[in-house]
Amino acid sequence: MSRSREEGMEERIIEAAMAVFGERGFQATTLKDIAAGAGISTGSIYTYFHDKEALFQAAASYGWDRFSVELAIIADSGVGREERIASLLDKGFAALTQALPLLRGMLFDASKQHLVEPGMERVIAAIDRLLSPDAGEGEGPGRIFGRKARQSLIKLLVTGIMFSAALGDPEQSPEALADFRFAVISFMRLLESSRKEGAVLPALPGEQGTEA
Amino acid sequence: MSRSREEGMEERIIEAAMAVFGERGFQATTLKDIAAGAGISTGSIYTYFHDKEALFQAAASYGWDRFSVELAIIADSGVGREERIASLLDKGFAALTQALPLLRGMLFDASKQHLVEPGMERVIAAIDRLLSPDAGEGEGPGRIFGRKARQSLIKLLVTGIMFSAALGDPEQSPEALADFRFAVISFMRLLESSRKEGAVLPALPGEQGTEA
Amino acid sequence: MSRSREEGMEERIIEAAMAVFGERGFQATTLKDIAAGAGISTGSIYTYFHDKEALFQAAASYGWDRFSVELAIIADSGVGREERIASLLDKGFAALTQALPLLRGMLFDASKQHLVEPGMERVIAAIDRLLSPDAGEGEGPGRIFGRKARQSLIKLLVTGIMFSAALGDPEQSPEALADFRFAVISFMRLLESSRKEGAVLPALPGEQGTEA
Amino acid sequence: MSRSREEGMEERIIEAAMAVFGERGFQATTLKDIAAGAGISTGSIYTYFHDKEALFQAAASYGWDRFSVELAIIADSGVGREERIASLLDKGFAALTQALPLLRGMLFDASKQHLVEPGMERVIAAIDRLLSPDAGEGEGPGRIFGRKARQSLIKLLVTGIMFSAALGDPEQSPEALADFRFAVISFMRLLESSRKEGAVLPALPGEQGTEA
DNA sequence: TATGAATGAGCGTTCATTCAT
DNA sequence: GATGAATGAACGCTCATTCAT
Repeated sequence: MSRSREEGMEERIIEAAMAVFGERGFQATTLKDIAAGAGISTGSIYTYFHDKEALFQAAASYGWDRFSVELAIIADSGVGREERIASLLDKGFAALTQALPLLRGMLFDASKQHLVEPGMERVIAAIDRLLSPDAGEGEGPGRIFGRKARQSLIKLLVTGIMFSAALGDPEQSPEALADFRFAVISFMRLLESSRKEGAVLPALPGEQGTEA
Repeated sequence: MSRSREEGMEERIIEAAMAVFGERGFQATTLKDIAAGAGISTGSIYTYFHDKEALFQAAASYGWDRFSVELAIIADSGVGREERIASLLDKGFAALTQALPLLRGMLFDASKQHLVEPGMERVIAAIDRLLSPDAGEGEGPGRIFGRKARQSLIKLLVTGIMFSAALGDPEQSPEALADFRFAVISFMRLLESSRKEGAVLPALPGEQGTEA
Repeated sequence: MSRSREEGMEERIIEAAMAVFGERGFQATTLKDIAAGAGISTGSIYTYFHDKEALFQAAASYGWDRFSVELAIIADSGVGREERIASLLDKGFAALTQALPLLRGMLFDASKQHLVEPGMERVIAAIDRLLSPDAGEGEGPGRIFGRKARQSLIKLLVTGIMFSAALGDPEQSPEALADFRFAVISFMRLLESSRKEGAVLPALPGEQGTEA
Repeated sequence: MSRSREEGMEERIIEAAMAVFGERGFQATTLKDIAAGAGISTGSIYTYFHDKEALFQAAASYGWDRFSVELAIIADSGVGREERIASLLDKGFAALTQALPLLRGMLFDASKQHLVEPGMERVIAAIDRLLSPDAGEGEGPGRIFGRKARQSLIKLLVTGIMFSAALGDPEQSPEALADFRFAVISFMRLLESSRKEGAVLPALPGEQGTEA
């Protein structure tokens, strides 16, 4: 019983922490602010978290896990390839828009503390599943994309989108996100085109032996 | 005469600042550390820079301008398309490798202070020039890529590469960079393929009206 | 419960502040000194006062309000004109003697921050009440003193006494105060004399039209 | 020769010091400001003055001596008692108006350092000479004023005027000075009246034995 | 002598953390 | 467990003073 009260409290603190960290970033946030947000005293935070850093990690993991799981679910849901892609584009960017306030304040410090990687891999894997050619198809020599290159590209694009969005002028984020969305669609069309035509392209300069 | 204002002092402080900021980030860096690194007293920093923020901006601009100009020059140099692409890939990633220690500590704060944008645009423009289809070719309706989408994609990839590199485990950065390099090559091959074949692709779901 | 906010702590800090400010003045006083005087840590001061200036104002107001109210009460107390004047002279200078240590260090800065004016006006008004001629008497044309001139004179004398006392050699302040006291008595006798005789005096040179 | 250049420089520094100290006060004034005002380097100040305090004392004495001598001369000049009083009132307040900017910034610190006393005594003596009854007249027992009481009153009024003026709102100083002037005139009329009539007044309460 | 860059002690202030209640 | 007053180390910054030139 006391345990359940504890857990509720922990979550309350985390929610308050996300709100304040998200708005101000790690350094500019004071525990007093978070305590006020959670409706408790500063000292009480130490009952649930060892120190400010631990609280930040808990909040960042909590928020980022939620976000990345949501993205993964989105990428995996829907029947039929096209419907799933449509779903990822629509709901993914919607989720990103929602998460933006948090990303602005927490993405950098969370990244530095390697709290982002697990969720990032989950997201990449989900998107990769969505984009990967059907089994048995086109995996022979001469394919433009190996799995690894595709995954790297996905990672770069996802990373690029998140940081660009987190850094951009809040006033302009809808436009910026629309641009990114359009860029991603173009990228996907390119991918689809090459997939459907099984295109085999000549080597580019500087390309020797870069994939093991 | 006074102790002559050493010509190199400002630069010496900037070098020390880059070293410490790069290692610790803005907040965690103390002026005492920088002064020690430059072999001077804390107060002397204020002879050359108005405050900590100004020093950071000077250091960030110094490093980032150098880096982005270098990238732009690389992208623009070389005769023939292929040679230029090869040069960008080889020298660009080499430059990135060199810049990594700085990026790790300064990219985030520099980005937040909008010190990165001008250089970023310079780099995007240079790469765009490199990748843009030859004049008069393939700009008709049905082209997979408009200029804007291509530039957005470049921005996302460059941003993704820089932040991924800055955040990754320093021990593993050579491997990570090699992966990114390979991903970029794949992306370029894809682009080249679509460019050469003038492919026209069917619309993807969720694509309506995203580019004016 | 927390370490209970000691009721007397704020006052304790103010007392310590008055002691140190009084001895050294605003600028030369460090919060470390005050904290030591109050037997607390520097940081604790900020639990009770927003900053050094706020603490100074609190201390100055505390002391000066007490002093000016005391003076006003003295001036107003006693039955009969003569008794009240005697009371003001005796107790007023006694109060001044007590306040001297504070005045030495705080009068200047407090004056600059306009913390002295309200109390000063209170004191002037009280003395003015004491010295003003009885109703209906001597207010016709030819009176030596208008209300305004009398109040100005009172202000100049009170100001002169306080600053002279605050600036004088502490060793000699009893003698100096006795001199001032005698001067004030002489001034009052002069005033009484003119009051009782309803003297009308010829204009002095340079006197034209100075009172509206 | 080098001596004369030195002396000119010393005066130049003092003039600059008065300007800056007068505007900002001792603490808020930096030697850099003074050096800039004098058109020399900060280090050079130390060729002529031992430290900041010494420079302040030099500047305060220089300014205050000039002012107090001017006042004394004014008080002593003119033929005939009335003309001299008129001169003191007119030119004295004019001199005060001129000196106000300096007084605002320097009076307090100068007073604390006892730089004001000698000049003050010179001024008091001069005014006293002006106001004292002609030799052989009215010095017997029963005179309202002894010399000492008169001098004390003069001191209190002069001190009161200077500090009130220095502390008052600069915007309103003309009005304030006019009030003080009128108060002084009233006071003098009072004095004249008692002088001419040789008034003898009854003792006030609390008056016993205050003048040796 | 003159210069002004270099010095570095010292300040006010913040805030994560502790702990008496 | 909960509280929040108390703590005190640590920071950025200033500026009188020094001294190499």
